[in-house]
Amino acid sequence: MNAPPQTLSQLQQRVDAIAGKTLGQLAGELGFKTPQDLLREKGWVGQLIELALGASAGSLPEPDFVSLGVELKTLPISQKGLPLETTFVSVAPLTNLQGLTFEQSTVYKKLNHVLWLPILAERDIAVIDRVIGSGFLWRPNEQQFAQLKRDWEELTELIALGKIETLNGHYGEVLQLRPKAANSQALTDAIGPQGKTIQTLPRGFYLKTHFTRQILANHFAL
DNA sequence: TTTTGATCATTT
DNA sequence: AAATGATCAAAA
Repeated sequence: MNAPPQTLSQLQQRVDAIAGKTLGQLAGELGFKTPQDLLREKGWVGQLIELALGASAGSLPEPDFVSLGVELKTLPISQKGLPLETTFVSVAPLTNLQGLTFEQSTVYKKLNHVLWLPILAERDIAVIDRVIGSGFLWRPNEQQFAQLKRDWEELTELIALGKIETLNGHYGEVLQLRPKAANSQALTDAIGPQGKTIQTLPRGFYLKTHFTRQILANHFAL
């Protein structure tokens, strides 16, 4: 079960095989101990699903399914099927941005082909009882691509102009920039107001929930 | 320290 | 309630 899937259909078969199971059941089968809550193990669900589907383990800067070029994203949803959280995409480069295009960006590379795996994850449901939903493969359509590109270009330009400190999660229609760090004291290099290097909080690109909500709606309406 | 995996918790 | 900001753990 943990060898990488060779084809997209084989990957889909594995996804279908775990749909409907609870996290507790799957964890038991794989020898994982289910935590009481995710307070200190926020990435636990993602790690569990990666192992179950045969994603290349580790924190390597590569797609989860290297040979297929597919990125796995678990997506916590409510009883109504709506996303409960924004979706982290990638760390935002804050320096050496000259000449970088959307098509070359980490955002595009990650989102070009995604396996969405919804998890019924209301906070009042114990982790062990949360149910795995029907995962599906997705690629951005023309409109989604355009929205992502527009936001990425706007945010990246502001970063390049040294306005990183003026940015917050409000910017962007579907893609936003927010802290992505161990804590609020973490620092990394960035471009300052006068074009000089400054130290600032590391940021990441996140998909807003209304964007992922549409992805789910488009898929399950069919 | 950075990249992987994200959710928690406070503010609006 | 939704949005924004803060935070946790493992691996390299």
